[in-house]
Amino acid sequence: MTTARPKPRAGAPKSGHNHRACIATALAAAEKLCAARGEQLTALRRRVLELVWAGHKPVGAYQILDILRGDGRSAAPPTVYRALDFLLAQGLVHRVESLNAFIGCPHPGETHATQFLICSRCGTAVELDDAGIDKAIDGTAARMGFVIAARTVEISGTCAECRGR
Amino acid sequence: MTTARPKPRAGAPKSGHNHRACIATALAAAEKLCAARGEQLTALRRRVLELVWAGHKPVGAYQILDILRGDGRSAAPPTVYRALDFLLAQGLVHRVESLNAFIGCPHPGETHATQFLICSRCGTAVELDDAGIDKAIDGTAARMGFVIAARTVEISGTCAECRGR
DNA sequence: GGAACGGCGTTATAGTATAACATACATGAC
DNA sequence: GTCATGTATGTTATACTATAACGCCGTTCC
Ligand SMILES: [Zn+2]
Ligand SMILES: [Zn+2]
Ligand SMILES: [Zn+2]
Ligand SMILES: [Zn+2]
Repeated sequence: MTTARPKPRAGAPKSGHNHRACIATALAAAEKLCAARGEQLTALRRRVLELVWAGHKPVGAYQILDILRGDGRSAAPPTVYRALDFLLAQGLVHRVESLNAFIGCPHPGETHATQFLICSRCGTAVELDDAGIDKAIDGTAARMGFVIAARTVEISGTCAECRGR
Repeated sequence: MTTARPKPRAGAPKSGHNHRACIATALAAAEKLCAARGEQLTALRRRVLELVWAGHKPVGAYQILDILRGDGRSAAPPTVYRALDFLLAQGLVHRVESLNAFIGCPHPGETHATQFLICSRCGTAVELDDAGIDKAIDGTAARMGFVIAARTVEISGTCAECRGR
């Protein structure tokens, strides 16, 4: 029962937004995607995805682990890393290399470019889908005879909201 | 006594190149830069820089540590991390986030864009200085009202040489 | 039933990075 | 001269991140 609303493809989350809706949308999309692929979004995996979506800030594996333990559930590092590996493989979350942390993908199942703007003041990371940046990278890589397998584009700085203050 | 030769700003190192020259050039440039800035390129820092330049592959802090210990020198993790922190602050090395490793900068002291093409087959990382990529990122960040402080652009894939095989 | 598989529990360990305190030495003030 | 200061390094301990290896359990398929 998700409300129909346009997905922000590169919008910063409004500070006053209803984040429950973000979570609900993400979980519903994950259920749908896994069902379509014949993959099992188990209770554990679903819970980990929910925790990754706790906010719009990248979350560390051990933060997730602490919360799982708080749930009363038995959990150890492999518990959370295995769930994260699954979610990464399904494209439901991304890994933020420069923070050793994970964040939910706002448009899983769709082909998209992936860049992050990471605010070092408030911790928010916004996923961009900027084809122009990828294109610039493609061109240079091609000129070097380099075949791209994966891209990491993570820009840190100060977001508009924090700058306003 | 460095040989005068053009610095490759974005060229992959030739497989048969004289790497001793790369190291010598890098060390000479570091000496010069530190002298100009009144910073101390101590024997330890110089040695760590030399080790980072052992090849054109990013090097892990604990690899460096092992070699330092092999030197007969007393060394612990802070030994190498402090040296690396200094070299990073001086712009003599870069950190490769996606590998948790470090690589020498081929043109320290010059303002430059920094992107890496990382071959997952041979491990070589080439530093690019592509203003076009940075420009694409600048434009998008500006549109989002985001003020950039640092950029991480790391592309992994297969280099031309490995692809040829 | 039994083999094969996937998901998860559990224990141990590997790999990366920093905190905190001690020592050594150079420089400049007095 | 010696005292205070600052910087580099030594040393010990610990925190943080990630994976290896083994075992259990439930489902599916024969
Ligand atoms: Zn995404
Ligand atoms: Zn912010
Ligand atoms: Zn550089
Ligand atoms: Zn290669």
